[in-house]
Amino acid sequence: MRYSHQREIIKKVVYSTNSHPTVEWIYRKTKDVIPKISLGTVYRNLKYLNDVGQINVLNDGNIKRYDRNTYSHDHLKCKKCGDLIDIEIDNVRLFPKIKKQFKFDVDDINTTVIGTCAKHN
Amino acid sequence: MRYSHQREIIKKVVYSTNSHPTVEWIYRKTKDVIPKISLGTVYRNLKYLNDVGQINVLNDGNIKRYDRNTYSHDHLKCKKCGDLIDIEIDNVRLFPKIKKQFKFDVDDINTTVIGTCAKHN
DNA sequence: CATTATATAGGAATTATTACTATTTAATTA
DNA sequence: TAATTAAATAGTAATAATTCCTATATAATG
Repeated sequence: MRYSHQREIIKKVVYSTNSHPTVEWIYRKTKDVIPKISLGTVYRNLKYLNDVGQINVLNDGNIKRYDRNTYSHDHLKCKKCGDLIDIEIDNVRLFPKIKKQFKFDVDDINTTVIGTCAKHN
Repeated sequence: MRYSHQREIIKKVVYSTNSHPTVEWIYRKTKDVIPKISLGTVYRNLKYLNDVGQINVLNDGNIKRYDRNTYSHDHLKCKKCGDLIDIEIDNVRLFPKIKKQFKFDVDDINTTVIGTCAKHN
């Protein structure tokens, strides 16, 4: 993959937050640095960065969010404000159980906890 | 809510499978019974049936899937064939931990296990 | 510096979903 | 049972998120 200034900036933008930004947010922030950047470029590079494991994609309802945290982790999802908060649940002990019970080769386990965050209860 | 023939059939179609059908699939199956049904009617009724707790919606990537299983449960997602298989993981013991550690009021915990199903390994 | 191959900008196309509106139909009443 | 009314439907238009397309620009190479 050839170097591109656009990709560098997009990556920096994603790495600048842990708030699981949407494409729209990343696009706007990147535009501050490269006003002529196009949305397609943002999508293409986010896809690439995910493919090579430099960022993570997650589906929040029907939209994609991007995450600098590529380490397997879990989320608290607040139904009041929509915030997505990173947590880590030790799921590894489930791997052999699932393998045995369902003959299912486990790569990863992702858990989302739905509820109300500290700010809204 | 007033009775509607369309809604009855849509509900039956969802209840006829445990394969987590998409709107497209439900639409086609319902069309076999009511050829003139419109896609909007399918969406509207699926939304209603979910609101009153008769079915469940889940987001699989960027598309919605519907599920007759309204009891809180978890899934195995096969990356080879895309199949979504129902399982139950006892998550309840995590509720108090999460409440205490993050001051987060837990409603529900959903886990998706990514890997390869028995048919494809 | 010239060549080449790849990435970009900008816009069109696609996909999933929601919104709108005239018509139809279930429920209620006379 | 027929008339009335309010809500649901069919069909279509609109929207939102994402992907695709292509002429132009740019990074890499010799």
